[in-house]
Amino acid sequence: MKIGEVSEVTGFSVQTIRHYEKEHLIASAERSEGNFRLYDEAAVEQLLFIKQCRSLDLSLQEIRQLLALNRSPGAQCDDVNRMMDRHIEQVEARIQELTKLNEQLRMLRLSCSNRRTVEQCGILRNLSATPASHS
Amino acid sequence: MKIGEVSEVTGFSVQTIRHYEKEHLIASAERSEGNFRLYDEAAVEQLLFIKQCRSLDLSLQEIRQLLALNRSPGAQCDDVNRMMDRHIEQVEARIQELTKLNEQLRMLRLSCSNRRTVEQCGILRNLSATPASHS
DNA sequence: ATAAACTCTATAACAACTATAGAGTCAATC
DNA sequence: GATTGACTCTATAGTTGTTATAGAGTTTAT
Repeated sequence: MKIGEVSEVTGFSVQTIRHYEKEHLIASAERSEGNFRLYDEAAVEQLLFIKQCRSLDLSLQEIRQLLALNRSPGAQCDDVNRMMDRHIEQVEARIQELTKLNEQLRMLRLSCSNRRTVEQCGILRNLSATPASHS
Repeated sequence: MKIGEVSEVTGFSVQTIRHYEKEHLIASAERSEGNFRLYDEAAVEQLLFIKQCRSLDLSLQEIRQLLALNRSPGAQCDDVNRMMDRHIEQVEARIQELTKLNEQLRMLRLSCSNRRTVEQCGILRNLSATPASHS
């Protein structure tokens, strides 16, 4: 299988697959006589694994760790669990942040209706106001 | 005021302030004899405005637009409102995404407890399984 | 023989910073 | 007057995960 076919099967772009090779997320592919990369089923499997992880927003670094663990099947999987827990924490923290942000944005948005001039724009006026100090 | 003082007052790092100058979010600062940047109150105000915007996750590009609008006080502020609406939409879409992600992560996390070997790890096994096709 | 479609490498761009190196400036102390 | 320390300057590279580009080579079909 050449890289274009692998791209179609996995949904990764051709450049992304080459990028993953450079970043050692997948092994360097064998080459054809004309120096084209050649892939087998195992490589495709690994890319699909990576695809799954990326869809969960795991970083390439985290995926590298998972792949390494996957290669040492006797190891305890506490490490996997710790990583997942940390990742879940991060996602939840980000949701909290964005939820708070959303409230502020909606509040700010209420302070202006259309057909006003910028001079009277509540949004801009609020953004210019010095925020309450947190000391 | 030299850049270090402005950094303390605004909470931006020194490099970030210089970065904003290069990106034309603030005007090029006057220089002292020894070529140090010198800032006045107006510059600090503008940086605080930018700080407010950044705390709302507005992009530098969006902030540039707001600053431009702020400079033409006679203009209608429909543009400001449109931008805010679009931004709010984006934030809400991201919250939705992350919420869905969080459910999936928690589900996955349940599939493994500690003290198993990686071979039996439910997380890794689930990640390796071919996902249901969406065709 | 040639064209179309593919692949190769290397490099730059994106966003919004952060970090580093190497040099210059300024104020205070010995 | 020389030196020290704290500050500042510019220019450049690194971060993350791609995407885009240029210029060249390969393969397949006509």
